[in-house]
Amino acid sequence: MKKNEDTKVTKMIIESQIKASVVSAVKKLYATDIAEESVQIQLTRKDMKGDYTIVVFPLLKISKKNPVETGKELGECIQEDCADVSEFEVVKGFLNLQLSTSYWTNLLNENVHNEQYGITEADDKSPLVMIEYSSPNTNKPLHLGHIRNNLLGYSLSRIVSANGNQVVKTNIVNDRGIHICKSMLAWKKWGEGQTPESTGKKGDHLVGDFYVKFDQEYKKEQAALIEAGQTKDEAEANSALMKEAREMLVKWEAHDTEVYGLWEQMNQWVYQGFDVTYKKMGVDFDKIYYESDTYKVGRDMVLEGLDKKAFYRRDDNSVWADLEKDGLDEKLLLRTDGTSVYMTQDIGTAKLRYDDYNIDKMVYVVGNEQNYHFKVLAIVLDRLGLNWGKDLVHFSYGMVELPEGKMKSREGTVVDADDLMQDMINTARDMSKELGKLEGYSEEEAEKVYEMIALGALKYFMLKVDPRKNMTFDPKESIDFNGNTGPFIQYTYARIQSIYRKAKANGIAISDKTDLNTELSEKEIQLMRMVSNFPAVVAEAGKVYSPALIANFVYDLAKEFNQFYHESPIAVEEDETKRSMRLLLCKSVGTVIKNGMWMMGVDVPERM
RNA sequence: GGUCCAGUAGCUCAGUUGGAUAGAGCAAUAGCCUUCUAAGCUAUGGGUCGUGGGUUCGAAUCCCGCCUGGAUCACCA
Repeated sequence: MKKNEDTKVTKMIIESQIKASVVSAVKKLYATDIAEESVQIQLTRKDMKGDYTIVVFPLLKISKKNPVETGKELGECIQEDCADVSEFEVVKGFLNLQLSTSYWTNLLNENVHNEQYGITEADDKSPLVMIEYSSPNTNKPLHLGHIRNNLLGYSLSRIVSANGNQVVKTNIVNDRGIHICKSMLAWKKWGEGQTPESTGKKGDHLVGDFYVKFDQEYKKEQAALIEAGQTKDEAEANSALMKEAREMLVKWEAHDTEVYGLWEQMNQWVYQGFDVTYKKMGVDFDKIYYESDTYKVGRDMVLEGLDKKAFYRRDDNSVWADLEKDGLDEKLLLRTDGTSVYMTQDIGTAKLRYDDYNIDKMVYVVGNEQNYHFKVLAIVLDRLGLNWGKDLVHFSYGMVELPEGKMKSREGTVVDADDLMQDMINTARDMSKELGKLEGYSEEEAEKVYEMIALGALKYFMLKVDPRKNMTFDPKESIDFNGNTGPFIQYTYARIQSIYRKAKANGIAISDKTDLNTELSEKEIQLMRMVSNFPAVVAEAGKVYSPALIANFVYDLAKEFNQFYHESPIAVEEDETKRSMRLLLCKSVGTVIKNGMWMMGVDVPERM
């Protein structure tokens, strides 16, 4: 952590040094004071020579000279002023400054041995951020949409923690309601006592099958009723199945022994199934809440709010929040019969969390179809006096769509999470065996790598896209392992490890530091620039909550590294000074890849 | 209808607070393995940045109108 801060400081120092230098140059040349913040400094484009670029256009009014001339004058001043600036070049209205090679080698020496480079660790006093994600219903297995949610939530928790926060990962399980009763009723009627053990099925899949069964039977019943002359509305109202399901819900709320027992048993099956899926996905939680525990707390909270006049009761006995002052509608919080709605349980969950933890920031990872819900929740929690309420973050992500549109369970187009992961592992295994990369590994070791690659591909695929946008997933086209993919990045990491193994095998000593005067190629400097920029990317990703920034950055770095790898000998370089520098540069790139991938919840292999 | 979000290469996506010639990957074509891993590298082709205005030294980016797609506005969750 110490070293990491040093690096950040070094980097910031050069930026602000340059800015300050621009300010004093302007004063010296044109006798005008400008604010340091107004200096437009940016990283120089990749295809241009230089490290930092000053945009001179805004200064033309002051210099009263043309862009090139102004740039030249400024460049000369800055070069004189800043020891680290070795050269400059003016292209159109852009002043490109180049830093000395010793600046870069020095920076490399500073961070190369820091395994935690880019990660700021939290302590007891760091802000506590609670991140809710996953939030499944217990009536069916997880699908592609849940995968995006889980991967985003998990990655986010790592990114937030890498920014020096304490993080509590949490999950709210929607384990009650009419949808659960449908599965239960179908199992009771047609299940013939089936269990995960008797069928060999994962519990969540078994329960999901009965949810589907209910729907099928319900449709049959509806068709029969309509056949018998009823209208659609009448048929729906007269559904015996739906009636039975509703009765079951009432019994459940009354803690009827039989219904409650069945509910507990079927939920157990589902949880056991979920555990397997979560484990395979590589996600976990620090604290799990259950809606069956929270919905009553929510009801009490609403009633309390009623006493405090935060809400009001209508003549029909229902309870509402009037949000017109906040530019929204009125929102129902308790039904006429006093039962809870979706919002109510979220209030209860919030209250329990508030009691359990000293939360500074609450982040909800929930799809963008609930944007309105969270707008309302923020206001309602605030009215109830929860201090983080109005500042809650709804991390609103887009849908995963199929090429033909949304996934529909009725049309059987839902992509199952377990199936998808297994398919990818199989593909990774086939491909790896074909390439013969893991010879010498035991079956067990190799299998670990197959999983790592498969999950790496899946995770990177989901995380590289801007989370706010909808994304398309084509189940017919399997996720790539080449190009802009997780395996490409993992491969780059494995390559670096391979170089080190080779160096070791050949008895090449790796020095601790790079000679400050080592000559550097453009590619090498570019890699150092990117490495030095990593902490800034992590900070930005934490600020705007975007794993995609990390993903794209790590990909660019890996791509750059592979180009370097192809054009330069590393462990086999004859010149000892260069060889050391390159080996250290490799190490440094490897660390950034590893830590960046860690922030996406992706592991990296030693070989692949 | 109100509100919100999105529209960039054939496809999937990048594009920092407005900056230089709008970038990757996939797909196509042509090359590179007796040299540190070819899950790699190089080269070629591919664009009225949905559309019309505006703001200015400069707009994919900011503002307004329109078109298209999606979400939401439940005593559903």
